[in-house]
Amino acid sequence: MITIKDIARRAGVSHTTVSRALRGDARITADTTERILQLAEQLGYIPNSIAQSLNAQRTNTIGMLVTSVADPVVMDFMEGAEEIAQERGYCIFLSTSRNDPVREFHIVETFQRRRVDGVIVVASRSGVQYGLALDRIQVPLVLLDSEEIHDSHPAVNVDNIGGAAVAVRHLLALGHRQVGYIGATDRPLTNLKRLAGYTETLQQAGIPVAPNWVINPVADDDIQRGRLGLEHCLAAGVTAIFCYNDQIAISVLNSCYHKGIAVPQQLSVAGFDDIRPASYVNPPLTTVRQPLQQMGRTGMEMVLALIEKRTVQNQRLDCTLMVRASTSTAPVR
Amino acid sequence: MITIKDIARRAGVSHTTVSRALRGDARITADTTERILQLAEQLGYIPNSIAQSLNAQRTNTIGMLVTSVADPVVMDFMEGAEEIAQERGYCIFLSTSRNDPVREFHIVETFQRRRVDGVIVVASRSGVQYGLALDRIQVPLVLLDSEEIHDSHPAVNVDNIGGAAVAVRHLLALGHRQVGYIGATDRPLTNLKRLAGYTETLQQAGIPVAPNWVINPVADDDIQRGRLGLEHCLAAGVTAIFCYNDQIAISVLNSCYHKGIAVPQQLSVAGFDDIRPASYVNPPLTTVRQPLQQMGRTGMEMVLALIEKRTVQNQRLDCTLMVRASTSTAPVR
DNA sequence: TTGTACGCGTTATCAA
DNA sequence: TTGATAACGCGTACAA
Repeated sequence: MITIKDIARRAGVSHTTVSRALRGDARITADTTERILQLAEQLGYIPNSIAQSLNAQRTNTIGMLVTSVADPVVMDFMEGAEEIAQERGYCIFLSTSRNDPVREFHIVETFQRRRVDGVIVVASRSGVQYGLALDRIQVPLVLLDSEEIHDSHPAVNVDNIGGAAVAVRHLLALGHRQVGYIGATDRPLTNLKRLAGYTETLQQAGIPVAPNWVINPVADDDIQRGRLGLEHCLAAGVTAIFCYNDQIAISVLNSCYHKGIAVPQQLSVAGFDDIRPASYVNPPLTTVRQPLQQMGRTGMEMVLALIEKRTVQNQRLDCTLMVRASTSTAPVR
Repeated sequence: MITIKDIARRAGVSHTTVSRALRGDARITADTTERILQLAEQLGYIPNSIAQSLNAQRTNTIGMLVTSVADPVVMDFMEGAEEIAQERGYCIFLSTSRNDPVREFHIVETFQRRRVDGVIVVASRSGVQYGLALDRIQVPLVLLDSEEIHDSHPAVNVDNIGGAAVAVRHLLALGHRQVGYIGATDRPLTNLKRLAGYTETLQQAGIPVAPNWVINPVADDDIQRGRLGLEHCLAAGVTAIFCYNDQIAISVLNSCYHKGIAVPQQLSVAGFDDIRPASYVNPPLTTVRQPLQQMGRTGMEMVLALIEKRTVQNQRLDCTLMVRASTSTAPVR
């Protein structure tokens, strides 16, 4: 691969002159600049940003650590983050932890070796489960939709309590008085918040939450959680179910379909996230929309701000209710 | 950030010794090695792989260029590719072209500046539309599910003709004699192959394809294509529709739902890809499964092979039919 | 306006 | 067993 020295030799100048000419330094004659540019083009010169990085002590690189790429929520985060990164001339290192804290730690270490300018950690739950592995990091780090006990790093989150509340208020407004909640235990803190929004809203409406309305199924994935949760809720006699997320809600819809339960006529179902499939399942899912792409953009903007030594504030974005066809007025008893 | 020289100074040795000790060189005394390792740990030393890369003339980095992250097909490609990369100690630079050939060219250029060891281009169609921008690249490049006129680069693809054929044979076996095809014009070559598989299969069964059975809707996205395509096919009087991909098929399912057309009782619908939502829409979609993650893994393995100067062969992977609930016996007329 | 010399952090070669 | 030195490709302070 050809370097500025090669060009310098061909042009009969020093590599310094070439370096300057290539970057349009005004001190170099228009003549020699022109000659050098042509030579560079001719030889197919491609600047070596590794060398530039070593020199400049920055790589224009962001490490993005996600639990899984094949998660519809993560997907939109990435879309948003990548958009901003590309705009600002940064490249993204993508790596997946598969929810393994050991792997997560290892990846952050790798990012640091590669001297990324900043890191975004998406949907991590290891802070709450395994302590503060991320605390020893020496570059700007932003948590995106992650669970942390301390405010050790700037974070972007949504208003989970408010989001849950608006969904439950919607169900109340439709006349439901027995409302179930299907939770997920793999994101304990977020689950607690959505549960809190659910509980508070019902209580404010003068409805005490019956213990058997709430279920946190013990299961490996959301499909299972939906199935198990539905069984439980049906036994509890609810007329509507608010689910921790869309994947669970969609699983509930499917189970209903197979059991011959008409949604929303016999049972209303609401989710959380507004992942893309939510709008094209049958019936289309009423859900709480997180501004996923916006969160990705905001997260990226925050790391970039930190890199530029600007101070940032934690961001808590608002959710909006998307009313679709999976919820309707409560059946008369 | 602390370097081997810092450690050397503290330890009273040369930086060379530190470098060796850190990498377990047998020539260094166990004593000093131990001392240096401790010092490194103490000071929080993190090796600088930028410097290592500059020296070694390789970065252990793969550039992955995709059209969009928020595409369920691409998502699985990435999942597979990332898995292999991580196994082999490579990091992935992720960048999106948004189907813009200019951007695509720019990104490949950026990858080369960053001295990636190899590049994977996913789902590109620019080869066929805009000539050979990728031909000037100076590092190993593998095309994954992309459309190229020439065999300028090693490629991983599926058997599109065979896949389409197996889907149509399935519909024929169910007794359908009027089968429609809804295509997509944004992937012209792939579309042609799937169309070919469809046409050949029908002809082999002695069924001439009526011109109005086939429609390539002029639209911006697959949702539109599904809607428009369905209208056309209904007018043509088909009893089953084979769609270019799952997104279109799912859109068809939705339109049917809204129009009160019972699937599969009145109309059978089949797709291509087997993206994740395919199994949880209602009714679950019969479709041709591409081994997406496997393709991602294979693509990554191919670049790595090229990097190691091994020769590789184009890969054409097989598809399998996933029979679900969106297809059944043809209605009696 | 151009060139010399040095530094970025690491590894490799050669000498001691 | 250890160290001095050069090299990777580039940018920059200083000198000419």
